[in-house]
Amino acid sequence: MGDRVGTTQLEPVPEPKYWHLKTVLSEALDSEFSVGEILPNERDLAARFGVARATLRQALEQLELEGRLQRRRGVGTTVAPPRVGVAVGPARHTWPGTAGDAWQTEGCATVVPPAAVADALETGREEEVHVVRRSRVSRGQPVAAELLYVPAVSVPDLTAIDTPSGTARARAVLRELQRLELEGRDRAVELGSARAEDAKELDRLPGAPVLVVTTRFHAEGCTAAVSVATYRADTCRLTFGDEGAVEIHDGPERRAS
Amino acid sequence: MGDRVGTTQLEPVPEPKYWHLKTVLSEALDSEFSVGEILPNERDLAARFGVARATLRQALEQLELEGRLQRRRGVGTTVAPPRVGVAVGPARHTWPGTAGDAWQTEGCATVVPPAAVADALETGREEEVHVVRRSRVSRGQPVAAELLYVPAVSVPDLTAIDTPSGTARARAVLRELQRLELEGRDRAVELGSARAEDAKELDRLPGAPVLVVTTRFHAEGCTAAVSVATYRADTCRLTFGDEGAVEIHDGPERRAS
DNA sequence: GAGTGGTCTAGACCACGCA
DNA sequence: GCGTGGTCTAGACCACTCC
Repeated sequence: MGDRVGTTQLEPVPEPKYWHLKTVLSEALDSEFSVGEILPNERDLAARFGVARATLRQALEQLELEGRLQRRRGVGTTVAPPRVGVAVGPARHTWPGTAGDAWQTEGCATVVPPAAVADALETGREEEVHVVRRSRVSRGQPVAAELLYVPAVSVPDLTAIDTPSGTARARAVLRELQRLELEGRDRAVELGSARAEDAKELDRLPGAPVLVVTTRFHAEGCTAAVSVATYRADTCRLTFGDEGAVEIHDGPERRAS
Repeated sequence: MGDRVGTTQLEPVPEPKYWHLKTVLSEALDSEFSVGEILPNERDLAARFGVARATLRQALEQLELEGRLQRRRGVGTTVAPPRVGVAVGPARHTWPGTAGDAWQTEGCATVVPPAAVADALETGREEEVHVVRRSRVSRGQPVAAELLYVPAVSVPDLTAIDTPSGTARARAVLRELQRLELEGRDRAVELGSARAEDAKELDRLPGAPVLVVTTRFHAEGCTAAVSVATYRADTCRLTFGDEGAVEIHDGPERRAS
């Protein structure tokens, strides 16, 4: 206990030290550690491998990116559980907020959306739209934060009168949206880094790697709403089911004792 | 020209320097630079902002991760074009290698797959399977590398006799696979880092961030094949179309002059 | 207050692309 | 051979968590 990573002197190889280090650590994690265990601190680990702390950190960063480790300031570095499978695919042809989807409604505001969103919505770049904030929790951990942009024309019956801000208004927007007939949907997934806000909600530092899922909802021949959902890239595996397929919500593989 | 990023002294803020730096650079990229332009080198930039080179690099790394910059050793740092939209979604119910899909077949070998793949295929952990290598190019750039694992039971008529290795054999495997009736498919997307091999094919350094798309193909009641496709995360946006949706293969937004 | 990870510095040398 | 980004070092201090 505590010496299982050894004091391996890295032999001089042409391969970068941090890369070799990552491989060595990765194998040690597979064979010698179990989920949740805490590793020795960075200064000790660096000393054991005879490298500078910055070099060790480069290796740890990669392992964290791959979802193998979890680091928390003031606490330490622990072995991460396998990534959580998060279903984003199936539930074809339903609006957000439909009964029993995985999201929790948090609030609503009125903002001028980012240019990219405004273009997708075909609203003017200065035009304000409703934005519903929602969050998604899995295994007790927050895994995603969503901003759902809904232009006023998509929810015509939602008058300014007595729509209190906050979750009540958010629910009103979702309810009105669901009255439209959903004609189609398309999605894109890309890598991003967490904005300060999202980072806070996801319990990560700003700039943490995230998977950004952008969904456009089509109704009445145009884009009725756009959702931008930000998933923690370190802990999530996004799953897209298909009819006839057996959904796997969890990673059964990996990790010996 | 050459001085557009200014010599802005960063005022002392509680926010990390590299974060502020990233914001400043990001805005400069939006307003002052155009795609393909090369930035001043790292030593100069660091000096202008009055920070250490390592700090500047932290900001550049983030911007590269977000697909805003492209850096190449021995060459320099250039402004990246908007991410390429790569369709991975639609084409429902077709096997890989079907006429006119986006992939180019490169070769075939016989290997013991990684444990995770073996589990998905329900083959033994030591059992060898066919693996077809394919690559995908978009706008003249390699964007993805794929390994398609096919157990022998899925291609029973492919006898060992006269199956030359290389692309001929790869095509034979794909052809045999297409004779099965495809019952379903499911996908998962997660963040990974490029293995040395993939990195080479994608023209990146090992460890570069990639989006890993794992697809399981179901036929005859079991998993007939598993594809592991590795997309460059910096340059790609994965698109998942839906019937009734207008596919967008390219990012029309962003970037002024 | 002790211990952790996060930020930052000011250097050095290496690997690569190109002229 | 020169200029680029990539790796690495040995320090320092800060922000946070927990006792």
